Amino acid sequence: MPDVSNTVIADALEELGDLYELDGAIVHRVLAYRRAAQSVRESARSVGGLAQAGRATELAGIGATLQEKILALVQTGAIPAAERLREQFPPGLLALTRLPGVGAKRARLLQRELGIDSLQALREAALAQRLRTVKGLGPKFETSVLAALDELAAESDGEENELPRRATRLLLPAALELGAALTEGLHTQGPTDADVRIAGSARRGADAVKDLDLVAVTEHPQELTQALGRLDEIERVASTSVAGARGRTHSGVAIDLRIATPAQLGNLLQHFTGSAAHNATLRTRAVRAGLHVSEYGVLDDADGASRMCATEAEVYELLGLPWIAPELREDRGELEAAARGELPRLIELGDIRGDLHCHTVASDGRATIAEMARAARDRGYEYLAITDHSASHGFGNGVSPGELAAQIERIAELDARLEGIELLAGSEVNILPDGSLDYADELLARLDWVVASVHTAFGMSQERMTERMIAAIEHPLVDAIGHPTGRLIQRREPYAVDLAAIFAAAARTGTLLEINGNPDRRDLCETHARAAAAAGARLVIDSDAHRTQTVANMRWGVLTARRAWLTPADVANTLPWPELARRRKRTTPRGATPRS
DNA sequence: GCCGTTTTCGGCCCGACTGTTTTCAGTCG
Repeated sequence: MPDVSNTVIADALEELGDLYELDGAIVHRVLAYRRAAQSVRESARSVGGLAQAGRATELAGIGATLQEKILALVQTGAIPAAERLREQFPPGLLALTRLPGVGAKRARLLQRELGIDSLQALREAALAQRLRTVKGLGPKFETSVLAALDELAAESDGEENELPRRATRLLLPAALELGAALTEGLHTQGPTDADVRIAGSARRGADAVKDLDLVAVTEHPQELTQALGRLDEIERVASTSVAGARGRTHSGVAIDLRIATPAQLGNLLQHFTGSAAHNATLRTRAVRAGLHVSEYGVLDDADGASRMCATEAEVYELLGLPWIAPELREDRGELEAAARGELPRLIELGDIRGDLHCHTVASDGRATIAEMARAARDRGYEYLAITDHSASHGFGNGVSPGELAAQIERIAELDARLEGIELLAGSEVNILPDGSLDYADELLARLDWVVASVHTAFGMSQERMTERMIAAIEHPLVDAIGHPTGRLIQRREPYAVDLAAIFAAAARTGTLLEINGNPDRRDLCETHARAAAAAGARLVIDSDAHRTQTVANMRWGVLTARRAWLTPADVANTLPWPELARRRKRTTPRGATPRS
């Protein structure tokens, strides 16, 4: 039976939802497909495997019908309904719906009335002024369609792709940096009473954001939207009203600024922090209690009064809930947990006592051991493990066995001289394709800390990759597995590996799994990290810093951990080094790995 | 198509903006 990855299943369900939408299905049915696709994409278990066992319905949003369709996809390579609909609605028609201002209904209308089923045909019809002959469409629609087509062509280097690639998102650090610049600009150039905050997925700490949502309260909304247009970063402001403005930066990032009165800051922040799914579930719960939540207030059916909230906590309190951290607001059970009073005490950056993965000039880093040590000490850490790449890293920047022995001496010398931080000798050792490590055990045994990572041969089969990684997990001297899936956000998919088996092996052996804080990685990702902890594995959050500045990347790893619902007890490097050292599996009797 | 402290059937959040309309449909977040 061929492996069908969760990504492939999720894409198929999303496509099927799109096709049903073109077919005129009610919106709830279409949304059901999109929710199911999301659920599959986020699952750490193999959904194909679950479907074969008849258990895909264990996932949220998957019922008997979708279990059957996923099974068909796994067993035959296709979903019959999708095959049928694809003949009716060619890919070019789906491409139309990716244009701003064109949804499923208009795409279908264009196909039915004018026979348009591609971007090319749409452009020709718009130029010939034929779109306006359709009832409900007019000259302005033609203009906006041509503008959208031009923009698309410019973005894809002049090629009019039938299926435009998804616009690239902004990685979180860049999004927050842009958000900080814009809020500061609005505070200096806008009305003096303005209070501007970052909302949306950037506030939730997502890996990457599609656009930047800002919320503001002021008694002078016009002055604020005018100030937005004057900011250096802003290329244009498309539409403005007292409720806000929309624009884009010179770098092409869409900016959504929403404005209300100071008494409504809580409602506004809550609404525009999202996620859409969190809000939808929140509001459905509220309706059952006779309450209607919007960005302007909470309307109570009982007295017809709308209550404004200056803080988010007041919004949640009106619904009988404690405040929920933005990182949790993804509709992954947080509302149910809040209602039961069982929200986790999320880990914070201040809980981290040390960093167990960084590089120096000995391999591909840019700073010396002493410089990295001072940077870690300045951040208030109690310990730092120096973990340069092992011998076979390649590019001539690996550390040979002889060099590692010398490095251990250097680290010991510096540790003896340096006050305020404990330096640990470590290595990020390669997991070779056969699952072995590229230092001898005698050398590894001299190290305080060993991170084992996959850096080569990403393309092997899931079965072999799983065996390879489990071999490393079972190695008695491996303390942690670095960036366990190898993904690079928006650039490289995770390699094929059976994560459930990895988590089980890590839990069984007491091997830690890393949340790598490099903002391009954040690996494990939030849903995988959560599943790992649920499977009984413990985690470690590392910066993987290659220079002194990126020691601060711990921040992104902590955000991922928070989005994974992790508490300090789930994360090993919240412990002081002596206690963590005692808990390394090499110093712990088999099967007695303690969980805090 | 999913789901259940109203329910195994009948619901399934809330509002803004745009362009086309004389009151609304479609799209978007």
